[in-house]
Amino acid sequence: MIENDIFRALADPTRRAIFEKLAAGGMNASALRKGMEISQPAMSQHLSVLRSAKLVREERQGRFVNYEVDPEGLALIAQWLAKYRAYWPARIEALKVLLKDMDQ
Amino acid sequence: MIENDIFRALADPTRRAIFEKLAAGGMNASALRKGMEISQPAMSQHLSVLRSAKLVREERQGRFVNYEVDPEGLALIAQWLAKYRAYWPARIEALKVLLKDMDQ
DNA sequence: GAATCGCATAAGTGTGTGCTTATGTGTAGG
DNA sequence: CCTACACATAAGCACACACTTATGCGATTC
Repeated sequence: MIENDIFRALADPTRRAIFEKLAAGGMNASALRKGMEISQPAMSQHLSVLRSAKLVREERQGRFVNYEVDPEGLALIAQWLAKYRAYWPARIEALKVLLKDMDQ
Repeated sequence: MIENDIFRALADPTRRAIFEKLAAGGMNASALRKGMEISQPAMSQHLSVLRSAKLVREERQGRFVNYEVDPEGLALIAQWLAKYRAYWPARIEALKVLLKDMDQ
């Protein structure tokens, strides 16, 4: 179940940090490691987990592999979240900002 | 960090099932167990995790404890998701539905 | 007030997870 | 070619996690 992969992938703070970094712009695995105190195999493993969760996708470029955010994973989270919209009115004020951002 | 608690809480399929059940209407821990093949301590532990993630809140009623969805956790997920809205246009069609639901 | 009920907590156990070191695979360059 | 490079994979290990059984605790009921 992909839903499980997504939440499990995001459960790790290091992986969320990697994802956040990629959200600022695609880059390869080595560039991702800079300023992150993480070994090369660990980064590779994290990227593998993010990839199978559809949160990230790869694009081979010579001997580099460029990674970027995959919108599919984000959309799946949004869908999951939408199931519970019945409880959002209680927080509707805080979400008005989000609504406007999304509507642009 | 609460963000970590939330994603870690949702990483477990049993906990997501409990949350989904509560989303259909608040109930106590015993009622939640029905049709779920889960021991009483396990349920109690899962509810404890969901509680500290602000996904669920409790309300004592005599010797029962009524649980219900806490909108705060959902709102925090929405906020996290909003950070990556830049990648949503690629999936905007699928999200139009969500937008309309939220706008009601 | 003793027994029962609803739930929480403690302690122990098997499995999963994230890391490490070591090695493999494919590409680029001299 | 042969070396260096970017990355993936394998194997092993320490720790976290979800479960179990046992017990505690407050509220109800008789």
